[in-house]
Amino acid sequence: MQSRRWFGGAGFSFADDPVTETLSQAIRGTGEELDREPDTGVLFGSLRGSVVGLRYYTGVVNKGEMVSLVRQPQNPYDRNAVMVANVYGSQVGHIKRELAVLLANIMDNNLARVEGVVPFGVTNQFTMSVVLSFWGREENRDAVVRQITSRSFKLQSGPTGTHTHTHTLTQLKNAFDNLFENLMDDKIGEREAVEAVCTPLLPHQKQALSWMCACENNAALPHFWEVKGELFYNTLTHSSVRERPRRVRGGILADDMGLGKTLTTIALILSNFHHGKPLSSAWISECPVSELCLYMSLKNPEGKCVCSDISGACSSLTNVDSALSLSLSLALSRSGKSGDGDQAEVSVAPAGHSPFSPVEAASSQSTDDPAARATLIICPLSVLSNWLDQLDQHVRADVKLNVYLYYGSERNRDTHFLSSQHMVLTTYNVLSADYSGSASPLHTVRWLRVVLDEGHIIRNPNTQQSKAVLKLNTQRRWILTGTPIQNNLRDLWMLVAFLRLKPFDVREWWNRVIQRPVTQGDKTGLQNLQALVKCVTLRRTKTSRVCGRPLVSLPERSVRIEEVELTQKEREEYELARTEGRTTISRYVAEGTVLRNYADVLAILVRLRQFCCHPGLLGKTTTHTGVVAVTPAELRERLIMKLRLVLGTGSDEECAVCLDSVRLPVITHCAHVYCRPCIAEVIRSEQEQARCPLCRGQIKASELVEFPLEEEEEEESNLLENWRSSSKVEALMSSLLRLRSEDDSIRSLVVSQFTRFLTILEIPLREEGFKFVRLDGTMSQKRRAQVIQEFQSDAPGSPLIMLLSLKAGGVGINLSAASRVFLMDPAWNPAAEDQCVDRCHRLGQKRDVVITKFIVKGSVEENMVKIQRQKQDLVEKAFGTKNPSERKTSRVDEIRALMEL
DNA sequence: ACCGCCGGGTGCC
DNA sequence: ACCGCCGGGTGCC
Repeated sequence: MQSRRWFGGAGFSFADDPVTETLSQAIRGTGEELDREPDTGVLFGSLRGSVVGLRYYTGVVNKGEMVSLVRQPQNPYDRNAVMVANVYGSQVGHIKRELAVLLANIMDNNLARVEGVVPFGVTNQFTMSVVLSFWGREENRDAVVRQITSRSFKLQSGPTGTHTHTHTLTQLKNAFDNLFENLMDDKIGEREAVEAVCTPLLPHQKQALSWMCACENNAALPHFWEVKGELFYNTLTHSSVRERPRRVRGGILADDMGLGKTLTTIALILSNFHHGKPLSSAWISECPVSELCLYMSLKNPEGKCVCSDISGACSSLTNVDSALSLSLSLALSRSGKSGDGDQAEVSVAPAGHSPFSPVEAASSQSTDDPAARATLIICPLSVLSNWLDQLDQHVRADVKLNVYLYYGSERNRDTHFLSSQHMVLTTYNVLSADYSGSASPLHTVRWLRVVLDEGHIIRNPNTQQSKAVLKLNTQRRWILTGTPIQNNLRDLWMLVAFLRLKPFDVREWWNRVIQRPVTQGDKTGLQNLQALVKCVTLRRTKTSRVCGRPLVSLPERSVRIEEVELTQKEREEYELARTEGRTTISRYVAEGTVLRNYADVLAILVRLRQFCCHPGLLGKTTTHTGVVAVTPAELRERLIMKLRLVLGTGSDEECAVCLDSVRLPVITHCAHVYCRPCIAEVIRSEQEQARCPLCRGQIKASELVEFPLEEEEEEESNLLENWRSSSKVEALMSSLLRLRSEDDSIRSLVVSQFTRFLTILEIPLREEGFKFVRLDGTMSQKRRAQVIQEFQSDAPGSPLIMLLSLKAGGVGINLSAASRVFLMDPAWNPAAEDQCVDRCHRLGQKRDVVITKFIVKGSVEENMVKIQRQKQDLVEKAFGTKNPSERKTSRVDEIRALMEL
């Protein structure tokens, strides 16, 4: 599976290689000052200095130990003070005064990052040597050298570390791509779920459960640590600590979607439910089912529906059927009964299957708060209802489990109440909203376990969500993701930080020990990374095999491309637009301003792609592209209009700050689109100097232009009255009609990136009497759940067709009722297409899945496909190593290839 | 004796 | 610190 983020995976990435991530990232890559913590850079050289004040340090310093240098501008004795800290940040000593002046200067002016390695360890009680190396951007080299020599220090050139074998970029890329593959250790056993789980686990789920329990209870030393005498020694940083380093209690469950991560996690929570004690039969309540699970189960102690206002969960829960069968006492009470389980007998897990004893192992971790018992599940809103459904489905009806949905304005913020639950479910948004306020309840509770569902959501450490997640207080930590990060090493850090994989949860150690070595092709760096990932991750794909047998058997899936010929009239219109676009773009190419005018370029490309689908997609705003704007204000206005056009089609844009789909989009005066909260944060933190993350143009809060999300609608009648078909519409309709005549039980997904195209398609579908539903990004959570349920239902008269916008709803939606997929327009990002297809090609699919891609012959669509193919062959473009100017060139080349210039 | 020299006290920043 | 530095004690050899 791929997990890259694209600049509008639905439409606007010009690249499709694992290297150049997105257009926005590529452009961002040209201005490295954007990286607040640049993790790359060149080595300027190193010099020997001395560390004083060692007498105040009680620890040991080893030969070769890595230390970090911390500026202390507030130091009362010297405002230039530079502290030397060990791997955990504890003070080892200080840089001697004269040298500190120099370092302070370099560090405060951001001329270089300074790293320390202790060459001999401690030789006496008072001082020791340290080798300082200076890393930074090439253009700062002179300034750094000048600083150093002017203070009569001497910079030794060249790398100080030993040379290790380096990989070629291809080897590196392959190794990195495989980071998350084959992580299944055959040695892990199987573990049965406790009886409270009423769904029998599949073998691979039992393995996952066994592995997860082992991860939570294993008291062995974490990787890279060894016992050395009285101390614990880290083999990577060469540091020793007195206190036993704790193993991560948790990990990353990165199974492909559809393999049952939710079920396995539920089984984990119930099995090893508290303090190492599984949920036993004592937990199966004496309360009659009827008392537990009627409507009241949806209410909080004040008697209000806990999920009344927005929740998509509500749609499934307020449904009487599911409420009746819901066996969970959601937020029932805070009365003492809930404590019973603490005294419950250890039971259920069949002896012999599990290689460890949960109780003993867990209790050996002495610093845990024994009172912690609640598991906090954080997920995107779109899958909240899935958790509730799954609990409903998989937990035995007579088990009394306190599950609280922490969502909505009426949510109960009482921390004692929350702590007393068995499970609390919430969303990333609620978490970060709480976090930004004062005294966040979720951050006050001492959790037993925190589970991040769709954990790749927090791959960017700069977002509020990520910061909020890192601050949670919990003993055990899990990340569930079906799309582990593949292409960007930096994304991995966030996962490592959440898991508190010491010392890599601190950026500097991650950068020095893992990220920089790996990106520079260092073999040991890569080995270390592989080991690191391997010891915390379990990943199986749909094609994984256990003992030669497939994990799960899925029906076949085949793709066929159907070429569409334009009619004479369509061809003429298309060619006109194409010629116009070429003129404009070739001018930009000649001027070398393609990237500066990219809003314009995007608009031209999207227009051509719309022509390929249906002329009705173009909207009325588009007039001409050839006219040269006179004033800068006019130019800006025009660019803004174009972006409105682009966004208005329903295409998905990526915010360059959070790397997610834009929410609450705003447009800067330089015509770049961001989430309002994201860009507001940039402006707040950079104040007057705030610059556009994409083009480095000045930005001001007052100049942000709102983007109106919905405007159209009225024109559906307009479309109907002046109805005109298109070649692509006809191609689809004839396929659908043929299919219906052959087998009217087959259901289809009709997928487009352009929501308006979906609207257009409704007309002929209605005309031909097809029953269909529609799912797109503008729909409320509640409505989505309804639509999915309707489509999945096998009741007579349920819809045969679902109109689906490419990225609607994100991952995790189950559309297994469909076995045909029609991809109406090519996406820049094949991963987005794959994900879309995966919604029906998943567990539960009974038929072979046939995917049809419509491509207009002799059009930009063909070129898109061609470029994608070419890129897949260009393996040597390994991640992150390409320099920005090369990237820019290839980007421009792609645009030229698309326009045949 | 407004110096040099000796030796004890002292010590990160 | 088996140093350097400071400041008090001391004073031909």
